[in-house]
Amino acid sequence: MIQILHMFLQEHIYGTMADPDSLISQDTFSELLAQLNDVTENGNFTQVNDTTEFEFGGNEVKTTFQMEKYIISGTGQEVLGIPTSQQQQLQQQQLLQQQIQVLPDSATAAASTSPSPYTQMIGTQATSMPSNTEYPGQYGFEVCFGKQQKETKSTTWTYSESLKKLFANLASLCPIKFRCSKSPPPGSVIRALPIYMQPEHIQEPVSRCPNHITKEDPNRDHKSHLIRCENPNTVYYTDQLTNRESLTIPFEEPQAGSDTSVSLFQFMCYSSCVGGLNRRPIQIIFTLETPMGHVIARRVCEVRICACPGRDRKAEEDGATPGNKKSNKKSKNVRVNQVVTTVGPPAKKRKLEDEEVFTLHVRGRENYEVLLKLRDSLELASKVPQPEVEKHNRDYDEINRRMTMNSQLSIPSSSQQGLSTPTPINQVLDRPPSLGLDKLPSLPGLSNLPSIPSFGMSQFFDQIDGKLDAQPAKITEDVHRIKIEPEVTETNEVSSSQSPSTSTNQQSPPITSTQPIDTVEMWLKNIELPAYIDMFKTRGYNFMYQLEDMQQQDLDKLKIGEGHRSKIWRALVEYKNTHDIKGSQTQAQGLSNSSNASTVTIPSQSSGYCPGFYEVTRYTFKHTISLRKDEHNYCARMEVTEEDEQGNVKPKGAKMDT
Amino acid sequence: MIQILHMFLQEHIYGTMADPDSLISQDTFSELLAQLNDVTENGNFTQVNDTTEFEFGGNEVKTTFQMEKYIISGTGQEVLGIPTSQQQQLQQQQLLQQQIQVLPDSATAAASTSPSPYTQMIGTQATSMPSNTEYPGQYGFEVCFGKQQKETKSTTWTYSESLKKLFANLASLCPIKFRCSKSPPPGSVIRALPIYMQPEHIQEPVSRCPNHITKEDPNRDHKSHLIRCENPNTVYYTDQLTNRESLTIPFEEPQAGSDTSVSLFQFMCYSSCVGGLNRRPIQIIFTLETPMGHVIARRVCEVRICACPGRDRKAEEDGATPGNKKSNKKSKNVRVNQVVTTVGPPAKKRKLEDEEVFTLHVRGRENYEVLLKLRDSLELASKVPQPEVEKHNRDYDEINRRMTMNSQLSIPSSSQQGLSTPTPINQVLDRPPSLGLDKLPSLPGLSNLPSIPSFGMSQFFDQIDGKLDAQPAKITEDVHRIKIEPEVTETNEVSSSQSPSTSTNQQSPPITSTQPIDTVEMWLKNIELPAYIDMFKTRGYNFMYQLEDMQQQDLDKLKIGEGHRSKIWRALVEYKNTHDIKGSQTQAQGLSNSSNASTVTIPSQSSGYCPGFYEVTRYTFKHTISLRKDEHNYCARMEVTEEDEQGNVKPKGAKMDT
DNA sequence: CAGGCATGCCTG
DNA sequence: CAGGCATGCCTG
Ligand SMILES: [Zn+2]
Ligand SMILES: [Zn+2]
Repeated sequence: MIQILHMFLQEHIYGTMADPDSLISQDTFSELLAQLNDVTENGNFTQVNDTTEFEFGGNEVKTTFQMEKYIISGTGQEVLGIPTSQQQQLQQQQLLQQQIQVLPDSATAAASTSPSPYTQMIGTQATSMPSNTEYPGQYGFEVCFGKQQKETKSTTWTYSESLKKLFANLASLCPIKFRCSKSPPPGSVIRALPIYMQPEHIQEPVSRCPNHITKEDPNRDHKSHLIRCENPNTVYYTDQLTNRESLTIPFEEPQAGSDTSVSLFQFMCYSSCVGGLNRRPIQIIFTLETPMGHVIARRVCEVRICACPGRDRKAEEDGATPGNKKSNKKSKNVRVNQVVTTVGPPAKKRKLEDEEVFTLHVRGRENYEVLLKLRDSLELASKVPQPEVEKHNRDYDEINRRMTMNSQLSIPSSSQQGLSTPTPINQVLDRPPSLGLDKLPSLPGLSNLPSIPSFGMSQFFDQIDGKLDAQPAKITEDVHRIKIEPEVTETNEVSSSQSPSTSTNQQSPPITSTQPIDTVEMWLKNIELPAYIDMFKTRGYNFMYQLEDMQQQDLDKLKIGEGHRSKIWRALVEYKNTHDIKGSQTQAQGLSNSSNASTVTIPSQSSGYCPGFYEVTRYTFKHTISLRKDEHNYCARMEVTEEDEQGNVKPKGAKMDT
Repeated sequence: MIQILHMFLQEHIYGTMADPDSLISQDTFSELLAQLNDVTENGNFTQVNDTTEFEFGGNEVKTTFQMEKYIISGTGQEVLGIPTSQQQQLQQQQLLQQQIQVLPDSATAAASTSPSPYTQMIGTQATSMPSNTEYPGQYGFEVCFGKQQKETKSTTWTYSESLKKLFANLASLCPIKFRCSKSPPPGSVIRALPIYMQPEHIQEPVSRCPNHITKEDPNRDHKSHLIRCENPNTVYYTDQLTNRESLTIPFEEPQAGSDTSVSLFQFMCYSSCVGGLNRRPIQIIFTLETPMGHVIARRVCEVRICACPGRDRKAEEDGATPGNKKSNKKSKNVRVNQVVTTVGPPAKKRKLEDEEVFTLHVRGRENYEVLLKLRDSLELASKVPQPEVEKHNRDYDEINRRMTMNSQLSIPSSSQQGLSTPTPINQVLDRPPSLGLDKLPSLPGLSNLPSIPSFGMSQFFDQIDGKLDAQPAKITEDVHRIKIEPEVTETNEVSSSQSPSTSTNQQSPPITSTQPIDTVEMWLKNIELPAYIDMFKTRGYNFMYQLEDMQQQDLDKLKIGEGHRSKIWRALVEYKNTHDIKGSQTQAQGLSNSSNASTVTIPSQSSGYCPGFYEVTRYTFKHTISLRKDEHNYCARMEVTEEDEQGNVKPKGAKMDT
């Protein structure tokens, strides 16, 4: 974790925040850490070997230092087990995940024997958070909406220019116009992908609610897709890795006399659908992509699917201007959206409502996008309601408890240090940092609120006698000082076979068959339907575990005749019943069969070794603080702090700027 | 249909309405007919051979006379194919269906070669409409609710004595108390079954919504059950025929010092759950049953599952008294409930709100219950919103269209009569009847509402020059005059084998296997798991088509080891894929294998003969009238009409009694 | 936990 | 289709 942070800081924060006016504050720093937590929750690792945990502080302020070990894969590609010949199609499928190429060298690193597995984790995070940055690109890609017919309360759809938001009725046909100032490469497509706008949900794929899926015509394809398009060339995608559902339509040059080409879109759930969108605002990300799957432009549009688009549009437009409660809530979304659209040289900004805005200059689009996303996440994360935060914490406590149960301390120094003075933290935090929590300013209208207790934080950092220079450069150096070595308790040298069909002499997991059938190829041969091997491979299904979540309707989408299809389905049901394909042993086994690594030496603690996989020790620095919401709001703001100048933490409420 | 009506009238209306003050009015009469429509929508028949239809009237008033032919089974038991040795368990499972033993001789009739198949249809109707009549029985069974802890808006549950309605929060633990004034037979159980109160939904089983089912812990049993009980001896049931879900708990004598025994119930969906209850009010029917499954007492309680029980209770209690719109709606439910609870010698009643109440004396509980149900249905049917009615009609038009497509007129007289003077109706309706629609009284507060057009009705009955004596005795005689003979176009003499395993020499439907596997027994032998034959039989699964809707979780409930269970499941999936077990041929074949009928001569029009099945011609007299809601409310009331005295129809609005 | 919003849907 | 209810849920 710290190493992730290190790389993160090195690559982005250090590299982009050289402007001394734009120092990252400690609270933002700690929020960065919290953000990265999510990496492990959607990551690629298959095994947790070890966990240890330190905990400091009391009820209100709690800091944990936790170390976990995972087996993760070297690259995303290898986790999927897709050979390089499939790369192109993979690009098509994974384009959503390449949008933040945080560390473009991760692919090469994976081929070496000592790659940095953390790079992948960041890649994974990018995977679950598609970029929503507006980016007209060199072809001047634009999305626009015509004037709707009527402005009644229950019009089928209406677009608010001021809100940059589309309001549409359930399943209504909504004409969306596309245009490029310059013709994109022939064969370019427009992809429409829905995402949740709120950071606490952004990683969750957007799908229809069970009610609507269940009641959908069973013969229909893509029942679970929220977005549909009437365009006859629409292609529906479901990302195998993230389960995100999207569609593409060909980019078409406007007809003669028109400057846009129009397609009719439908949204198949209400934004309020319980068990689905559940009142969470969504955006549609329209990406213009080359035939090879490269994103060359991106446009974003918030969408609300509701029963009364006219009414709700009016309410939001009205509510955004008056200074009442409603506006508070509404303006959040609006601001998020506006923020996303401020691409290009950012101009100096003045106050927006009661929040002062600072300017951050960023060099390079790539870094800019990363920071943009993080900025949004930081700001929005503060809006997570307290119960949600507490649940998150409880979940973590539970996870920690479980993981600690079957593990011992495995970092050499830690067990000696005991709970009070953990060396790694001590090394990183050379200076008592301000997490921004001890100097909570009282906002204008909030000064009468009870202030949070501040015990714990300063004491804690005093206690470990650390010192953290808020200069990013310094942080990086400090981080460099602790080089985390994955602990090696056992070394296995294995040779994986190149062909899946010759992998019988490997140590098999205890499954019923004498010859383990891990690959789709073997399985299809086994059920005497080898003719479909290519079809499965083309879709990226190489290993049986990839079929684990395949449903009958997924199978129906393949162009297989009824008889064979049902045979395949039955065989799959049988396979699932007899194989625990979720088991890490089987999965690792299956994966190892296709990795191109020939002979690697990898550290391993359990018997579950596998080439192409690397053991990783994750260090989690978790700082949990119970805050009242209003204060939380404020703390999470990305602001310039001054504790570096002053050398110590200001008392809370001392620094105010509004 | 007319014969059904005949029997209905003979058995119940005639038998119980001898009091000349309690004549059935023509609108009630026609509503009776409409009610019986439902028989065919959930019935047991497997084949429709023939349909013909007459239609009269214009847009607002439409009368259709439709004749359809079905193959239905002689008895419900035989449709299920359950041998008599299973009777006892069947009773347990079907107790919900026996509550209206309209014609208790139907079981014996089935054994003869010329049973009246119509009896079964009424039985079927009872199946889908469990009785909700309060019936303390000889043991004085009572259900009651303690005082809830608090009366706040969001209290977990609250019971309104005035509304006789329980308001409960989702999944809250709701203590329900049971008591008997006299100890019931040892081993008696209390069953809780939810039903929709509205007649248009009463036949739909009450289950949880897809959202809640989907999000339920996958390891949990009975995910789809709306009602749960914390009682450790709770047994959950899903009726194989109706899919109704219920549970039973043992009846327990109160602990010392207490006069009731308490169990904690939970309701697992909101009454408002989309895709589930969907804002439809429900009742819980508590039946006290002997160990043999005989219902010996019944109590009914309306339940509303909502987020704010306190608020909603208050709103309903308040809304029930003032005379505003709200009260109009609320009072319906209240009235329905109160109506149901008026068991015992009915006392003369005066006005209830703005509706006059008449008294009907009924001899015998059985008849009383039938009439009670019909009365409720009649009154409630009027509350079906107009779009629903229109949809119903459209559905029927579609059904009729489909059925007419592959059929010719088969009733001898009908094709000669043409569309204007259908003989059967003419014979039944010897006298111009008043359907109560031409003499709509204007209710006190409604006199300023536009009155419905009355054209069509009187003219129609004048035209056919009929004459209907409102004396039930006379009706019965009239009905007797038309004896409907099922048309015999072909006669097949078949002999069914006694044992399913020796049925190989029968003419097989075109299924893939050379030896058709229709019975669970054969199938289990075939997949080499004959050990489970008894287990399946015990649960009433005798034929493969009965397993058609079995899901993996159903299978999981059987006490079968993991290995065998998954083998059975896979085999079942395979079976379903290779057999069209829904096909009537297969089903009929499967059924015929177990019927005890030896050699019967049955009329048949298609090749789908089968012993134990009888061809039935159904005559549907459907009279559709478009009404404004307020008037509709009134029309459907069971009232005493006087047109028999006056000899013709009164002009609308001429008769008013408030 | 009371007040009140949010939002699908019903009514006229 | 506008007005307004119904009802889960959010806010203070
Ligand atoms: Zn939905
Ligand atoms: Zn539900």
